[in-house]
Amino acid sequence: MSHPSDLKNIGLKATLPRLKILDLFEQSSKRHMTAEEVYKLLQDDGQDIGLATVYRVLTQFEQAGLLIRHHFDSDKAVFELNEGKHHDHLVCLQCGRVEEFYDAEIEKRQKKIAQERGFNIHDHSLQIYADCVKNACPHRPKK
Amino acid sequence: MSHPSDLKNIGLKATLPRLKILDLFEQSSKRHMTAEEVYKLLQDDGQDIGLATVYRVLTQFEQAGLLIRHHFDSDKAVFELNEGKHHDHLVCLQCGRVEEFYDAEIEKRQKKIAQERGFNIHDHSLQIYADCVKNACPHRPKK
DNA sequence: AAGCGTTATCATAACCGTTCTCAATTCGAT
DNA sequence: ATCGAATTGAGAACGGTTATGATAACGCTT
Repeated sequence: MSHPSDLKNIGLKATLPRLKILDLFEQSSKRHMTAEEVYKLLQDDGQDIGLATVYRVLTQFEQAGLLIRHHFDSDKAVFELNEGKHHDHLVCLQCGRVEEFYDAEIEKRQKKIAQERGFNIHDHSLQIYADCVKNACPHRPKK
Repeated sequence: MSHPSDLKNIGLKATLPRLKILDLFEQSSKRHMTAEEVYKLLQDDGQDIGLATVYRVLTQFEQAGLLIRHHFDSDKAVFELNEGKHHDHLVCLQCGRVEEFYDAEIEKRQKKIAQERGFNIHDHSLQIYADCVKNACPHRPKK
């Protein structure tokens, strides 16, 4: 259960909706969630929290650095808990499952590329889109 | 000037809107354009082509492999001519300028990562977001 | 614990990029 | 030139997200 001070520390009042949403990210088996999914999960849990509030809180958490917003391939944003360890994503095109990876060499070369061209790198976004054929992809071709 | 056969070869009738749009990508100094930008440029050129048509044609061209659609950071899609050479993008956060790059090592490591995890790689999307401080960025801090 | 200014919430309307609809037009094989 | 099929254009519809405005909760200060 997340603690009110988690929110106060980042300058947000510890309200029920915010605590519930933070909880959700800390407890849920789903690491990457859309606003809609968060909203539905809260409803299933009996929490009467409006969709607008979900969006607002997700944005606040993003600004506070608690969450990271990704776009992947679809038009919906997905959010994940920011645990401070940067990583990129491998997204299954069949089932939408997301695996995280980190490759120091790729990171290094990105820095080098930006530097060589006189760019001041802020950030990057790397997704690999693939089929998780050897894994437990529920949409794997049935043979 | 693009030739009607360019379109017929990919199974599309050689209509005026399609020819004009293809032209635009082949002639314009801007390599990456949103649907809106394409629409405006056509208007400036006196072409009375509806926004819906622009969207439709861009999608058709994408499906035919003539154009590539990117999403970068904003919510608007941008299109560029597909010249067959895969590359990734370096996007200036200040002025929106886009530079292209290709790094064989990065490509190689992505393949390796997907393979190691039993994924069948289809595709990837890599953008570096940065400020083009040393270049001619019109939004560069004024000192 | 009461009062009060601030901040958060809810429901709903607005927004914006994109896609759909459908009557009117254009294309191109005959 | 003709005719059927494909395409177009204007505007409505759509879907995710954000803004609005009225109400409620918070947390000081007394």
